[in-house]
Amino acid sequence: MSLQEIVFLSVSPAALDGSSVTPGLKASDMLTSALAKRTLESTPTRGPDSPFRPSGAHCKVSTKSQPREPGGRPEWLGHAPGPGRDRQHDRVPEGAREAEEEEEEEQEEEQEEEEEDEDGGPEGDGLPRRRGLRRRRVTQARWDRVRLRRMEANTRERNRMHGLNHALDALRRAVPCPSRTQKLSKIETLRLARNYIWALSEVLSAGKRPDLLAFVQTLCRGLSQHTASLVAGCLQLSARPSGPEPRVEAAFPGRATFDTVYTPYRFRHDAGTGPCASGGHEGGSGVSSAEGGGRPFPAYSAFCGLAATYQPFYERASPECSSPTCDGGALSPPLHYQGIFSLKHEGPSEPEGYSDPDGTRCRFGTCRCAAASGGAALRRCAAADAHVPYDVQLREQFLTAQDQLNIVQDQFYTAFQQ
DNA sequence: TAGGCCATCTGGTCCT
DNA sequence: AGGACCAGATGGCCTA
Repeated sequence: MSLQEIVFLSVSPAALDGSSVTPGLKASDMLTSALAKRTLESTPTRGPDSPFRPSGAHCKVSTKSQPREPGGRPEWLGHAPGPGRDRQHDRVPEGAREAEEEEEEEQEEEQEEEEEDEDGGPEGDGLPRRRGLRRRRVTQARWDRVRLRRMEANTRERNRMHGLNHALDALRRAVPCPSRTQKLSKIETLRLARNYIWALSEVLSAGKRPDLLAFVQTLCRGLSQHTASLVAGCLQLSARPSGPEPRVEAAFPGRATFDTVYTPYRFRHDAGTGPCASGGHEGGSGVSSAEGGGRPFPAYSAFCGLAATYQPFYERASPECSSPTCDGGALSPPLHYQGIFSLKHEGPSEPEGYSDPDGTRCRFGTCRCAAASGGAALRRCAAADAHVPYDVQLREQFLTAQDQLNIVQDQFYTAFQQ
């Protein structure tokens, strides 16, 4: 097929006026559909040479239910399409073509029925034709429609999965491990998100100052060792001295250790003004926030602000994430704080590209919670709406932060080595 | 090279 | 009837 034909088939009049263009349908999908219509009859529909197999690395042919003939049409679809059939009616309006196909199909069926009657049976073996349920002939037109529906369903399914993956990407950016170099797997993302919700909920419900080690441990419950190490690395705690994750100094060269722990991701948009922006870390604000990469981490920062006003806590049990009970959702984190706050995401359902009018990102409502709680630090948290970066505020609250960090790191080493 | 992860295809089921 | 959703199957890619 020439390029001109492809373009012609892709940009049909219906597509131009938008009447039959599926929102979100990529050009490649339209092209695939067009190719399907165009090549239904003259080429194999299965196997490695099939034009229905979309280009790319991930092209699979299922043999789940029915055995497939390599390079040919499946047996269950009936006889193979005849070669050389005129396909000019592809350009006929859809309704007219459908009617034409129906008529053609009926005629074919009638003809086949007559032939069978003359032969004495479908197989032409001279025996009387069987009564009762008779397998309906799969005609060319019907097979075409089946194929077309199948391809459309494939496209929808593909788009659906893409949407699911986009949502998962948004979730990845919301959890405290927004690494690009080592993307969390789907299952690990879900687990980490669950742990994260739990940990934040614990902070809010306990009303006490959280212990960073406990917080990280909660985050890492049920995660693979690799992911736990990654999370710890993102929080600037080296899970293992020999682990692959960069240590604090490597991740944020030149930045104070305390800052990197308590404010893992910058919460302002003055890209390039701080050491974080030049560190090459995924959390740096050198990347456009609208693009989604390099998101700051407001929830955690706000959590730190909230935490600063309270005493150590975490006597309560954390989710045993490795247990089926937890995986099954039997445990549920506390969702409300003083009847005001809910961890449920507020505002637009899709956090993608969302930002407050002043550009400050606040996706989880933690700021609102902080404002409602009345504490000084919480009010300062709410002051993020006034362009005050969290890390600047929080720094005042941890006078011996470096010492504390050293203790926490030691605890973390010990915990992971056990 | 085995195993994990992923994208895709596919048929079945349910819902509108 | 058609779309959404689901789960199984499959093969490619990547890493330990």
